[in-house]
Amino acid sequence: MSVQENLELICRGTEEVIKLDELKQKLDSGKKLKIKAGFDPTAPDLHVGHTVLINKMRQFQDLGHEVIFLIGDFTGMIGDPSGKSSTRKALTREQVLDNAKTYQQQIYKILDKDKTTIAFNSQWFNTMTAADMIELSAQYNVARMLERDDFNKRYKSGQSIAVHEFMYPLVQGYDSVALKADVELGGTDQKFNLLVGRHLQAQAGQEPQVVITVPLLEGLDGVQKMSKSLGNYIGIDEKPDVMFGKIMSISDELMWRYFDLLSFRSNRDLAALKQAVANGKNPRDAKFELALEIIARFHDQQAAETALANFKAQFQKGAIPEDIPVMELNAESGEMGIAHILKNAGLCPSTSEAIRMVNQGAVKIDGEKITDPKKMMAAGTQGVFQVGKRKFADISLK
RNA sequence: GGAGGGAUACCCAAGCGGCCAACGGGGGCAGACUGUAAAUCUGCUGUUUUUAACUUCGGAGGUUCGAAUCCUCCUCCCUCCA
Repeated sequence: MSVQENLELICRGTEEVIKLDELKQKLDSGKKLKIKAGFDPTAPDLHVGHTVLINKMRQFQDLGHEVIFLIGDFTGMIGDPSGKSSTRKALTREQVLDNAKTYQQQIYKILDKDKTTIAFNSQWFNTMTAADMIELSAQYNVARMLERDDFNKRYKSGQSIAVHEFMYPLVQGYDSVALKADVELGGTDQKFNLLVGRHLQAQAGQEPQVVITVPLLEGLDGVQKMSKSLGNYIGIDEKPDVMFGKIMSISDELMWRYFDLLSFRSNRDLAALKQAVANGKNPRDAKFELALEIIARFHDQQAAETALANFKAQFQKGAIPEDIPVMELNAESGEMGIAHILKNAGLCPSTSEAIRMVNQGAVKIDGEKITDPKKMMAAGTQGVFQVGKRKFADISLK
């Protein structure tokens, strides 16, 4: 690949590159670059939205550069000001190491272990004296600190800003000095901090790092950012079949976004795929390809193929999935109403809801639609109960 | 400190003594159509022992045969004056 192609790949899906010229120069130089990205030492529970950044790191790796996975164990003690309720509990050394281990398990599904350096910023901060710290804080001034968006808002509206919050960008920025980073990657919310890194490096006589920010990935709804609490996420530990279903449920528009940010396919490849769809290829099949790639990454190729086969069997032929919960319910009076069965099996949150589902024709037993919400099932009955398209349970009444 | 306005189900928002489990919109769920896409159409969207009952309209009391609706006190939010 030419430098130009490398550049286009790196820029794909990014929010901002500061500055593009510098990045080009660095790539041109042929030098092995140090790519830095910092992570909180809090317990990682990653979803694919988080992997956008890690994917970017991987792309650099593929181009032969050194990737530094920096765990902010020291920074974690300060607490990022972006969180409004800034009470973040201090982590013990053990917790940090534990979390670091979990991180590694997860990121090596994407990153090449041999080309990844793990670093902790306590390494250089623990040995810093108070005098060193004060000297560091002399490298920046309050006026510029107040340019940071959230500081600015809080300052103007008279909300409190604790002095130590000013230290966060400085500490993070100093990491770049300590590492002599050539490039730092981060989310858009990190832009200010990343820029402080540039400033501190320049002060230290280093060539300032290139700052690349990546956007927050939209969740399955295509509108709000992906997050566990909104329930619109794809967790990287989820089962292949679940992942497959979730990916298939996204809109076509969002699919291209996901391709840009989650796929390692080349720009040329993606352009060709887009062209094919424009020429009549079923977008569903393009989505299959996306799902296969993502699942293969977090599980393996075999699992991805199986998930595809299962998906086809279940949704295109209406088969019952294999991996469904099996349970026994106790019918004390010798029989149980359908609504209670559904509720007790956890297929519906309440009996009222279960009745509604039956009335709406959403309930099937062994593929047979149930229409009577008062239907009684005798003890000894066994069958696969289904609510809607995706909730199944194999239930036997005792 | 003074004067007003507000708090209604996941969110927005009607209702201002009985016809209110509470209009409408959003969201969500289900059905139809599809490609588990979008768009569209339809239905549902408090709970339960479901032709009925029970709990819900910021909180606590009160008036009334009957209150989300009226009265009293309390909490929180907003606007204006000082």
